[in-house]
Order: sequence, then structure tokens, then C-alpha cells
Amino acid sequence: MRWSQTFIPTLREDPAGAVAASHRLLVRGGFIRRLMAGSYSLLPLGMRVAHKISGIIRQEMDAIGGQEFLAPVVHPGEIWKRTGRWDDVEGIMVKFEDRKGADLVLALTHEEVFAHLAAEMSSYKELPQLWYHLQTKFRDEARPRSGLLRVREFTMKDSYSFDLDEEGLDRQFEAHRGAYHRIFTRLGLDTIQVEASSGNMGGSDSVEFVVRSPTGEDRVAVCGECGYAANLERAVGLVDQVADEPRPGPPEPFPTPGVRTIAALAELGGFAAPIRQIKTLVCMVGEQLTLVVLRGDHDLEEQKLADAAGEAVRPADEGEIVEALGAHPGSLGAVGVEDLPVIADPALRGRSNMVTGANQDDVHLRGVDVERDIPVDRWLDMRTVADGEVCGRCRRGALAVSTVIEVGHIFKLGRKYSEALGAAVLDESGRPAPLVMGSYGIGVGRAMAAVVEVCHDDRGIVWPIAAAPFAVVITALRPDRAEVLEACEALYGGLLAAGVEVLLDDRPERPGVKFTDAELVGIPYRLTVGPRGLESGEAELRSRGGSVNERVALDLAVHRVKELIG
RNA sequence: CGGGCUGUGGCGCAGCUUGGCAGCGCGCCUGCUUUGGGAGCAGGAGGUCGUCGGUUCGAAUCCGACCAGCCCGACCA
Repeated sequence: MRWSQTFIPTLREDPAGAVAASHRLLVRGGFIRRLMAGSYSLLPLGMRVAHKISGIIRQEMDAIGGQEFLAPVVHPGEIWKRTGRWDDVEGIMVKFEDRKGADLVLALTHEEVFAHLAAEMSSYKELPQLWYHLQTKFRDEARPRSGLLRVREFTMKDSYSFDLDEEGLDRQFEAHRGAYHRIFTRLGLDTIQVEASSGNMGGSDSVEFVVRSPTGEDRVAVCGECGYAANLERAVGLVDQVADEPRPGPPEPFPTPGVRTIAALAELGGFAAPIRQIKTLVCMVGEQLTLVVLRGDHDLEEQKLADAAGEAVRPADEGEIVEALGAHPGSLGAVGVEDLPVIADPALRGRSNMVTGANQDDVHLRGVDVERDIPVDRWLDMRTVADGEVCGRCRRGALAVSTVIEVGHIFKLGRKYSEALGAAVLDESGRPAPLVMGSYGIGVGRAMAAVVEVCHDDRGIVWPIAAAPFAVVITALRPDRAEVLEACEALYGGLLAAGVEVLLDDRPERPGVKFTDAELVGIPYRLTVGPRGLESGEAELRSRGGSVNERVALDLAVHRVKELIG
């Protein structure tokens, strides 16, 4: 393509409010434009990158036996009601009605539709199946942010596997693990595979593919010894043991005027160090107001609690707390509370001589023996692991916590959707068997943004060749001179004939403008053709990453470029 | 949903405190000069100052409501 005739609106300045590098650079480079919060148009350059990424995804999905479909974006509410998600995912699901008043929803994912399609199968002989599509999803996120990293409308490659049994599912799951690894590697992304919570997707196991980046929204823990890696929503570490000095007698109230936080209480002395406090939180677990207690220096990981309890969890509001306990947050405790269930973190097991709130404002209790004084109903691991903690699996290595971008997620779903939607086949013995499903997703735009987060410098994007909108840009200096234009056209024609994706910068701009634009846009190779080099029949060939910087004879340039891009 | 902030030509911003001609930089158009790292000169186009209402002789500016967006948090199939 010719730059002069292509819509590439580059900007000299960062867009207002853009913080993430991928956000700034994709907008400045003319790849994307925002329509509303969390909705972006792909411009020609962005579309080319999206095509590259989709192409790689298709190749790898096809290689593991995937068949490409295209399912609709607007679904009948009916199928979502059948799986129960009509109510479960309230909030981010956009619901509306057609002219007849029938319920419709915008696709947030496609388990229901594909399970519905799978209901047409009738024999185990048709299995296994692996179906996928690249299709728009819409999720009315509470807070879209960071350009393409978290949006409301996006294209996702989602695939769905159907098997007769768990062994089949395991094979498809492992095939996806391999395919995803290859996809991200080809895109230049160094991914970590981490155990993750399945959230309200349901199902047994899930693995996220994540890329280390400070811009990410997720945090994961990775063991340096055994390779254990898990999202903090699930990660398990070993808690350090604390030796308590026993203190005889019942808990003793003491006045703590104005003390509302763990830190403020700790200032009263060593006896109230955070590690010697009991943190009492009040949560709505399902429909039940529940006391949640942890060690003072530990944080609650809500998802771990939700998964362990098998219920949705939300923090109680202040009104609910005061009504139930008669005190405000800051003076709460679980000692002697009989009318509410108490869930405790195992780090509190066996602890004694601790400090906690007395359920009376400005009063705390000391000398609390956890198992003696608190009526614990359930012990559930629900604390957030901390950086440096000992690995919960190998019990030797240290867990390193890092911030990551989630670029892919694979789920073992089991039979939830197939049972709800009647997707079953007859097995060898002639009995109906609900299909065992898996689902697997990659966000195309997020992958694009992740590549930019990882591959950029202070001048702009540095695309890996596999994702680049063009492999080469020919920068024509003084295109108003016939000899320059002729040489560029010859090169351009030669590269096109050789099947190289080439952009000819034929704009009547000054050299500096062209160089900076080429670097901002991030095209991997640049051939510079100007009067100076033409005197010796040469062009200058540079790689955006800096590893190549050489002069090539014009008649060898096509060959040399082919050699470099492979 | 809570907290903080912002809305002024295509982009980035000033002006608002103390009401009185709507400005600057970049970009854009025309001409001339220039051309190996964001050119110079001259001329020019382009704005319901987010929306609605109020105060006032007069509102970008003051007041109210609403809308939109950004950042932090909550939330996140």
C-alpha cells in the first residue's frame, strides 16, 4: 500500500488521559480510535494487525482439529435462562427485547450457543468435536480502561470441545494448552500458565495464560523451585508459624478510643502487632451475613472465599454490620458471636493470646484464644498469598508475586452446559451421555495490546514480524525527484511480487516526519531510499529493533529483505 | 457503585479566581523557498466553549441539574 493513500492518522502528542503504553501508542500510531468508553474502532493499521493475530490463531486452532464457525452476537434470552446465567451474570450482560417483546441478550461468551448446536449430535461416534469462531463479545464492564486492555466490546476467539468423557476433555484441554503456547510464542509473548479460578463459568479446572507487565490487572504467584504458578485468586502458600505466649483467663476488654485500624491498634504495643491481631470482616456469603476472620496482617482474597464456600461473596455494608453486631468496623470481633456463622482462615488455628474487637465501639479484647473463644463454623483458606511466601505445593521454594495481563484462559467445563441444553449422545452401551465440554478463549485486541506493552520503546511500537501491519516500509526521501520515485517504485513492485507486505511512504513530507512516523508505527524493517544513496545505487536497510543497519544494493534489496523476514 | 479530576476548532492545552471582542501550539488549505531526523515566510479555513436550566444589561467564566470521559477503588462471563 501507499502511505499517501492510506488512512494512518498519527498524532504528535499522547491522547489526553492515556496512561498505558499500548493505549498511547496504538492511538498515536493510528491503529485505533475510541468511540465510547471501552469501545474502539480498528483503523486500517489496527485491522491489519488484528488479521495477523487472527491468522495465527486460526492456523494453530486448525492444527489441533478445530473447525471454524460463526455464531450470532444476539442470542435469545431463552438459552441463557436454561443454563441459569440469565440471572447469574446480571450486570455486565446487556439485555433487551425484540418487537414481539421476546428477551434478547448480547453475547458475552458463547457456551450456550455452541452447546445448543452440539445438541444436534446423537452418537458417540461423532466425537470428539472441536469448534471455534472469532466473534464479537459485549460485556458492560463497570470500568473499561487502558485502551484495548479492558474494553466492553471486543473480538474473541472462543473454542468449545465436546467429548464423551473426562479423558477426552483432558486431551482437548492439553491440545489447547499447546496451541495457546504456540500462538503466544509466535506473537512474541512470553506467557506463564497459571492455575486460575473458574469464576462463575463453572467447571473443574482452568488455566490462564498471562504475560508479565506492570500494566496488567491480575496478579499471580510463581514458585521459583517447583514451577507452581497460580493466580492470586487461587494461589496457596505456607503461613509462617507464630509462637504465642499463653495467657490464662478469659478475654479481657480494654479501652481503645479512636482506634479503627489494624495499624492504629498495633501502635499500642507489641502485644497488638498485626500478627497478633484477629481481623474481622463481615461478608454476605450467598444470602447469609457471615463473620470472616483472618490474621491481622493477612488480606482476604474474596475469590478464594467464594470458591471455597461455593457462594457469591460481597462485603457487607456498614448498616448491615451495625445492625448485626452493634459496633462499627474497626471494633468488630467474633468472640462469643453465636447468631452468625463464622468462617476462619487456617492461619488462625491454635493461636492464643490475640487481640480483636469487642463489638463495642472503642473497645477491644486481649488474651483471645481462637479455638476456645471463637465459635468457628468453617475453616477455609481465603487469605491472599504474599510475595516471598513459601510455596504451598513443594513447601521449599519462594513464591514471587507479579502483575500480569491475562491473554488467554482455558476451562474444563464438564457437563453444566450440555445438561442444561440437552447436548447428549448415546454411548457404546446405548445410554444417553451428556457431552463433556471445555471452553477456551483468546481476546484478539487484548493480545494486540499485550504485544505493544511488551514490545515498544520511547519512539513507538516495535512489532514482532508476525504481528506487524507491514513487514517493510520504503521511506522515500525526496519523492519529488524522478530518480528517487523510480527506484522506490521498482523496489515496491519487486517486494510485492515477492509476496512481502510493504508500505511505500510516498508522502511529500520531510525526512524527519517520515522517520518518526515509521518508528511510531513500528514496522519491523525500513528501506530508506534517497538521492544520497542512489548515487551508489544503494538503499539503507534498518530493523526497528536495531539489530540490522546496513546498506544494500538496490537490485539485491528484495532478496535481502526476504532473507531477513524469513 | 464510592472517591478524585476533566469537558473550549482535528489533536494537545490556556482563558474561569475577579463575568465584558474565544486564544495558543501542533495539524489542515494556498503560494514561494526548503528537503538524510518532527522546516521557514506569507496568506487562509475551521469552534452551538458537553447539554439543559438559572442569575445578570451581559456567561466559556457564577449557581443548579444532567450527560460524557479519565484516574484510583469496588466489580469483572
